[in-house]
Amino acid sequence: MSDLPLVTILDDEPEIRQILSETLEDTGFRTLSFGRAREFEAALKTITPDVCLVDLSLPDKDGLTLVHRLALEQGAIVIIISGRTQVQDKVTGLELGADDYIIKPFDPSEVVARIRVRLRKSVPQETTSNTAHIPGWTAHFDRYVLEDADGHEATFSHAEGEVLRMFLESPKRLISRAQMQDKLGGGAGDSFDRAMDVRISRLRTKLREDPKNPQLIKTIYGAGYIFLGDVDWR
Amino acid sequence: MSDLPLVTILDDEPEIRQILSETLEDTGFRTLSFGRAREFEAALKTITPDVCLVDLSLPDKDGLTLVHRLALEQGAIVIIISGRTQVQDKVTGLELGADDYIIKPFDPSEVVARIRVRLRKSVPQETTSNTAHIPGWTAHFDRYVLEDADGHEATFSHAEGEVLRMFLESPKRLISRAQMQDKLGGGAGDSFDRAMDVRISRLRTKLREDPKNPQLIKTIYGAGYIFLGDVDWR
DNA sequence: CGGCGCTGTTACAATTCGTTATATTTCAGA
DNA sequence: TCTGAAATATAACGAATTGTAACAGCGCCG
Repeated sequence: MSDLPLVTILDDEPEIRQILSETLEDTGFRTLSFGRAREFEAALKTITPDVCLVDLSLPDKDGLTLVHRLALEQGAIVIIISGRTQVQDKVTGLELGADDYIIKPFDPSEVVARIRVRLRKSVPQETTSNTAHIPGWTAHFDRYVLEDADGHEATFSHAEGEVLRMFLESPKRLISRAQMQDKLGGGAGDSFDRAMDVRISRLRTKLREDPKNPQLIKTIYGAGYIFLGDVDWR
Repeated sequence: MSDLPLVTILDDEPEIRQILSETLEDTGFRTLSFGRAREFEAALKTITPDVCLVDLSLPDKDGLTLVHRLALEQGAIVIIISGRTQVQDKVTGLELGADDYIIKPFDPSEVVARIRVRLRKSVPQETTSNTAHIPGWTAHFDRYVLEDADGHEATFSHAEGEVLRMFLESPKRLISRAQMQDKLGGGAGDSFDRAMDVRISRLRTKLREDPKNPQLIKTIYGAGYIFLGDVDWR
């Protein structure tokens, strides 16, 4: 498994996809190209791109909404590549969550440079620590201990820790079931789906979540889970 | 002491400094302008800007080295504003540590937008707003919660949230059924029309709309829906 | 061996959400 | 104004998804 950054390309023109993926792969990235928003969204259930290049003029979907969702739910780095040169287009694109806005025609090497800048800036939060603070709790992954606000401690198991860590490593982002199974090693069996539910259910119990109204781990029907609440790894 | 972000402007053309500082101060920033690199460097001993706008063609110093030092030593956010349009210039500028590269002539509002993006990203957790205030309610899209005027909370589902978000993103404008189907991903089936009705019906129930006289989501027979009521995304 | 904790599986309950069916509203034309 | 067809609202149903209690297999330690 390579650790090269993964860049997705979403553009309806094949030549654009071609030239981008070629340049990017020559300069040290993995790429995945899509011609339609729906294909891309389907793929998002199993992959987590580091950078998303998005053309705004898509045939099957409004690009701006997609950008907004990507930035918000996935927390991904989103770079708009568009033929629209109006300043207003740029401004709204950037305000909706895009990290950069490149107008066509573009030079591939500039795209590469701008991607590198974003990646360079986005790494400062490396998880070296083994302790995470979340609202109401402190999780000690080295000791498998959940600490109360009052200092009262409860332990969690290895399996529960895997799930919790996964949540705390990307808080406020949608995590699909596929991504979980991927990371938690389970085969894509029909029954393993249940195992994940159970893990999460047990975790929720330890976090004393109200089943009717969970505050930390929220379910998105048909999509996955999302961890709300700020995380501080220190 | 104000907590507005401080932006420094380094450019040898007075008109540029003028227009930038004016626009920025009108949109919520403090600014300091410099015409020469030496003045700027002297000032750096006493101030710590949040963002540095730097023109590359300076009379008394090589701009690129300055950029490099700023980015590296100060860890500041550096945006190059330059008349040089060559791709190579952009690439080296970005590689040397700049966060963005804007070519002259520029539109001030684009500069503002790009500054905002950088600031947004440099403060973790600070994304584009996810809560909207509407008459009688506050919608928290990150938590899937509708909050009463009395602070009483009710949750809404993902599907309901999609519809609500669509309304709140373009209030007081007609939204056709076709637009909805487009955004909500459903195929253009005859039966999917009904699904949308139902979503809206359920949403209206949660908003405690009077069926005979809805105050927020109004139906336009034969055309679509329209969200009345002011929306404040803050 | 026996107990204990961990974890996946099973079974069933609860929720979500599209679909179908039925009621209600709108509007054109008589 | 009246009538009927089209459009919309909503209640009811059901398939798919998710929650969780209970059980069973497993490894571990005394």
